[in-house]
Amino acid sequence: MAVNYWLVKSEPSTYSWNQFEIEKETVWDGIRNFAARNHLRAMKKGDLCFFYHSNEGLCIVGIAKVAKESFQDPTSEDKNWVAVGLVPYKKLKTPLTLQDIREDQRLASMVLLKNSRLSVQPVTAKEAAIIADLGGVKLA
DNA sequence: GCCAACGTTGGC
DNA sequence: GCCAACGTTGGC
Repeated sequence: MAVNYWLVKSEPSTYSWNQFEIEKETVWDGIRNFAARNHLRAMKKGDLCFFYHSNEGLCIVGIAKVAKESFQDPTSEDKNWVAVGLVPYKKLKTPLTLQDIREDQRLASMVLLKNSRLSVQPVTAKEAAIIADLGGVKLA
């Protein structure tokens, strides 16, 4: 079964990659956007999520792995909102900045550039391979 | 801190 | 069901 790739965003002042590495796992909750929610629901155990720092840093810093598929968001009473469990997978040797992404023709159609406000987005296998390559890590 | 872009809400 | 108003996000 093929692995799917995603991109999740977090403001480092709220939750940074460093904190994630220290905690070794996290519940990706608080998503209140239908499109993002649908992506969370589609995540399968073992899928990989690029971890992007928004507002500060503006770069992809690492890759997380889906450890727990979607369940009701513990921060909401409404069972329509879901969260997933993530664990750190790999930290990029070279963080990939938004500018780097913009400048690479092969990444021009990334959702990050098209719809910068979507907090959980799909990434194609091709894009994932390019990001990993530029970041100096192997996906597998 | 500002502002543009987008999603959501609510009046009609 | 449309669309204006509003709130939020995120880059600069």
